[in-house]
Parts: sequence; C-alpha cells; structure tokens
Amino acid sequence: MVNIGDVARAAGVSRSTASYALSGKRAISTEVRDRVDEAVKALGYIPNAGARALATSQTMVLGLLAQFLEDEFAPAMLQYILGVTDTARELGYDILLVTEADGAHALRRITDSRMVDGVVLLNVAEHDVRLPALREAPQPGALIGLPADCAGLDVFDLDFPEAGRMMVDHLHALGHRELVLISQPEHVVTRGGAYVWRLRDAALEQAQKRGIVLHAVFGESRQPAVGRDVNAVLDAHPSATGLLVHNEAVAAALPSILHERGLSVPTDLSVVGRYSDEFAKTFSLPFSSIESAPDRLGRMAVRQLVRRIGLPAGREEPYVVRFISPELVDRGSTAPPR
Amino acid sequence: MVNIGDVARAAGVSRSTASYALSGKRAISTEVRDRVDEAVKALGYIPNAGARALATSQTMVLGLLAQFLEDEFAPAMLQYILGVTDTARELGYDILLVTEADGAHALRRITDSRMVDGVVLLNVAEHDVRLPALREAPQPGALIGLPADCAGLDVFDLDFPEAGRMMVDHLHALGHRELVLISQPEHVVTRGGAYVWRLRDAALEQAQKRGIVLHAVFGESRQPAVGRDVNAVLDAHPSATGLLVHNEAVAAALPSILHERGLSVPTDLSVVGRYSDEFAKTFSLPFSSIESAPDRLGRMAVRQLVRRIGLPAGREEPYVVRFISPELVDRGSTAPPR
DNA sequence: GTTCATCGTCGAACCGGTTCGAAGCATATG
DNA sequence: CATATGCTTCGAACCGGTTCGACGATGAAC
Repeated sequence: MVNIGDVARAAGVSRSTASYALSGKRAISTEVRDRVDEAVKALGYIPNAGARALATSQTMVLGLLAQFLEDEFAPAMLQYILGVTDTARELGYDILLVTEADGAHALRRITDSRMVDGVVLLNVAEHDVRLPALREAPQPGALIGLPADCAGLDVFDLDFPEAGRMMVDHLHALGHRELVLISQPEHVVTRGGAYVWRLRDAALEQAQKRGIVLHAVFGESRQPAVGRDVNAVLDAHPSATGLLVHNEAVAAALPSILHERGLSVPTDLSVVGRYSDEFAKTFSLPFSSIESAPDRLGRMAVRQLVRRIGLPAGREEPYVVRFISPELVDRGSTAPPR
Repeated sequence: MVNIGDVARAAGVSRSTASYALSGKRAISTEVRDRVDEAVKALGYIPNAGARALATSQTMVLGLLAQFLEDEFAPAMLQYILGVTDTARELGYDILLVTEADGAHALRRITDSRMVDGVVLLNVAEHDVRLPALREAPQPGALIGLPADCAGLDVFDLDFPEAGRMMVDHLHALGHRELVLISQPEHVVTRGGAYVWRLRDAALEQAQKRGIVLHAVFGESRQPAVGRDVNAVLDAHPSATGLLVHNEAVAAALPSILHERGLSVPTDLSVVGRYSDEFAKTFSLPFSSIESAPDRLGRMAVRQLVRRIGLPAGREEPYVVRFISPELVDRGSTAPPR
C-alpha cells in the first residue's frame, strides 16, 4: 500500500513537507504543494487511519450505542440511527455501531481503547447503567433520552410532559370530557423507560386541571395480546369519547380493531397518537398525532457532541439539556364528541 | 492514559515481555505472566486500538454498507443490521456503519484508509456500483443480495425463484386456478432490485407449468397510493381466488382493505405473503408467508467474511454463492377456493 | 568439563502518520 | 558588509503497540 513516504519521494520532498502540504498547517510554496497533490492523485494515496489516529489521538469516529430491548418498537430506532449517521458524516465522522447487550461493558471497550472520539447513547433509561461508564470515559458523550441525572452530559429528548398536556388539551378544547390513554407496556416503564411516565403523569395532571376524566392504562406491544387488550379497554370505558395512544403496536392495530367494532373515526371516537411521522406514513395510520422527529434528535445530539469534541482541552462549556417541542399533526381523526 | 510501557514498568519487565505475556505468542514464565496480569488489572490497561491496528494491520472492525433507498421498506433493514452486528461481536469484531448515499465512494474511503478488515454490503443491486470498488479493495467483502456478477465475492441471499414457485404451488395444490401477484413498486426493480424479478419470473413460469392463470402487477409502497392501487387490482381481477403479496406496504395495509371490501380470509380469498417473521409479528399480519430470515443471512455473511479474513495471505478459498431455502409459515390464510 | 539446546527476557526496529525545532536561503535593514 | 527577518523545507522524535534477532542462564548430552 502507498504511504506518505511514497508520495514524498514522488514529489521530491521530505515526508514532513508532504504532510504539511496536505494538512496546510504550515506555509508551503504553491509549486511544492502542486507537486504533492499531483503525486497523491497519481499514486491514489489515502492516509492510514490507524497511523493518523495514533499520531493525532483523533479517530474521526463516533460510537453509537443502541440497545434493542424486548417489547420496544425496533423500527423506530432506525430513524434515530439514520439521523445520527447522516449528521456525523456531514461533519466528517464515521459511526461505530454497538448493539451489545451489556452496554456499559461495550462502552468501556470502545472508549478506553480509543476507537472513538465521542459517544451517542440511544434509548437512555431513567437509571441507565451506561452512564457511570460514560462519565469515567475520556471522551464526551451525548444522550438521546432523559435520565434521572444529567450532570456532565448533553441530553436531548422530546418534551414528553408537554406532549401529554397537548393531547389532553386538544381533545378538551373540542368538548371531550372522558378520555382513555393507552401507554407502552408496563414492563417498558419498570425497565427504565421513564418517558412513558412523564407523558402519563402530565396528561393526568392536565386532565385534573381541566376537570375531565382520564383513564390511564398500559397497553400490550405484541399480537395477539394487543387486539384483546385494546378491546378490553374499550369495553371497560364505553362512555369515553377520546383515545390517546402512546404505543406504536396499539396504533398500528387500531384501524382493524375499530373497524371490527363498527366504530368510525372521528364520528364515534376521537383518536390522537404519538409516534414519528415516518411511522405514520409507512403504516398509513390515519390518526392525528404528536411527532417525535427522531432524526432531528439524532442530528442535534451529534452536532453538540462534535462541538464538544472540538473544544480546546481544559475549556468546558456548560452542558445542555434540550427538549424539542411536540407538534400535533392533524390528520382529521378528532372532532367534537357526539 | 496508561500504555503498555506503564504496565511493563509496574511488572518490572520490558515492554516486549509485557506484550508477549499478554498475547501468549512466546513462552513466558508463569511468575512474570502473573505480575503482568496483575499490573494490567491494577492500572486498568486497555490497548490502544489505533496503535495495534498500525502494528498488526488488523483493526478488528468490519464495514457495514447499508443504503436506504427511497420506497424500499426501511424497518426490514434493521433485522439485517442486527444479524450482522451480533455475529460480528461474537467473533470479536466491531461494526462501522456506513449509510452514505454514494456507496462506492464510501467503500473506497473505509477500505483504502484501512479502517476495516472486511466489508458487508447490504441491499446489493443487480449491477451494484459498489462492486467494482469492492473488487479493487485490499480487504475481502461479503454480499447480502445477489448481483449479476458474483466473481470473487461471497454472496448470500434468499432463494427468490424458489419462493415464487412455492407460493404458486401452495395455492395450486389447494385448487386455485387464478391468482394475482402484487410485487414491489416497479421503480424498485429498475433501480436494480432484481430479487423482485426473480420471484416474479419464477412464479409466472410455475403458473404456466401448472396450467393456471397468474396476473403479475407492481404495487405501490406508500399510502394513500397503496390503498387505491390494491383496490384497483382487486377490481380488475374479480375472479381471482388467491393473492400473492411480495410487498410489505401492501401486506400491512391489506387487513383494513379486505375488511372494507367485506372479504374474509381465507373463505373469500386466500393470501400468501413474503416478509420476515419479525415483520409479521410486529404488525400482527395474519397471513401465511414465506420467511426471509434477514438475521440468518447477516449471520452467514459475517461468518464467511471472518473466515476469509483469517485466511493466510496468498491462500484463496473458492468463493461461495449460497441461497437460503424459503420456508412457508402457515398462519391459516389459505384454503380451497369457494 | 566442554558443547549444545532450550527457555525466558530484552533491546531495537518497525508500522505510517504528525509535529517541533532548526537550518538554508533570499531579501530587507542598519 | 554584517545582521535581522521571513519563508520554505528538512531531520528527528513521537504516538503505542508488535515482532525479530540476540543474549544470558540453565540443564542435558558426550
């Protein structure tokens, strides 16, 4: 393989001069620079990443730690991953994707061996076991998902409480007085998915504030349990006129279920969901919903991470915790109750 | 950061001895080995990946080139990715995930800079532009998806022609004599997704051989076009008694569509799909289908790639093209026609 | 009591970049 | 004419591992 020595020889200069000509870190005569550029092209020279990493202690690679937990909706994850990889590439970074079950161990491995310049954590839990490892790591990290303790970390997430309030207010304003909220399965919550609680608590509080009834239940995430469960919920609350769905599997199954029950939307029942735009498009869900914009979160996290990596040693900017505001996309699935 | 020199000093030996003690490539007294192991633990030593890559010209990283093409079903991709990452990790490799639009360029970048020891290509097209770049690369590569020319590459794919024949034969055996096949959108094919053609051609041929009628059409992949299109297809072939669905978006939309038309499965219409098991579970599709087992393909590709990486220089084993046999999972959506 | 293997360890070189200090040279300055 | 200045370029050291050749010590063989 051709190395910088070959380039230097072909251009008739020393290795250091070739290096400076390419990096532009010192003044080089245009004549020499042209000769070096020519040699690079002629020989097809591409710097060796390992050698460069060793010399500069920069790998231009970011770690992306995704954990695929059972009973969480996997396809949604892909949107985050794409947001992260695309943005990273725009900024000159590649992505090391880690899906190991033992996230803390994997994190230590890639940070301590200096394979990456920084790390993005996906699907962060309330008390995420990866956080202690990340805080000890020599590289900075950014989180997608809000944990209990954000100290020393940049955190990005959807404003779930606000999403809960918006869903309630939207239906309240239309005149609804009894609603049902179907959340993710309860074991998603106990495992640390606090976003479920945050939306739910805020929705309950807002309902109380508005003086309306909100039945909050946990849904299933797999068929055939989903169908049975949703039917049971609807049977249990026959007078409810609005449905809030914070559960992709339930949302996906809902059109068929309502059809079977002879209910039409929004005449018989108003429905508001909470899932990504991409999800709605792919599965043709006709429900108004609060977008979660996973690609935007990925983009923000990488931007901030790269900014922090670029900070001169010693200088530490304040860490940010940033929530994106929920937006309700109207697909015509809500109306005043009958 | 602690390096091997620190370990050597703590153990009272030379750097080379410490290295040999850790790698086991030369005989070392148990006493020294224990002292070195102790020092490693006490100092928390983890070798620098860049330095090791430079010295050994092995990075223990595999490149994974995924391309997210418009109008192809993205969530399916995730299953491949997981099969690849999990298997790679089992074999000691990490994964560099590349999703750049210009795949050939990205491939050259990561191979020529020696960031990876090998490459897995996902979603390979009939005349994939990445293949010339891969053939010139110094590292081996494995493909998931069958291109026109497999020379010098290990290739893995589902046996799509056999899948097409199985779908036809299954319904033919039940007594059906007029079928409709809905494939992926036509522009997926023209862009190089030859698997669509391979299944379709084999199905048509098999239908002819059995002496039955098969109407082969291309479906849409996005709502609301999917719904309109499927309804039009059903209207156009009112006497067809069986439906073959090689299109995730159509499969996902089908339950609602059939419900609206007042058709029940399998009494009025028999349906056979072709999608992954995971897809069927997540979206509660009640259709018998041919599994594509994306995780198994990912696993096979990585296994073979790692085997080839381990081959001593100069020795070249014959390249393999391996198809996994389709399996029809019966979910009770087929029956003799009325 | 030499000679010869064998075993365990060390020093030095190497992988391929980057970067620091210094040196050569032409030109401007006193 | 001697010195200062700025612009280019070079040599050498360094990043942190691995690996080759050599060397001293120990025990066996003759």
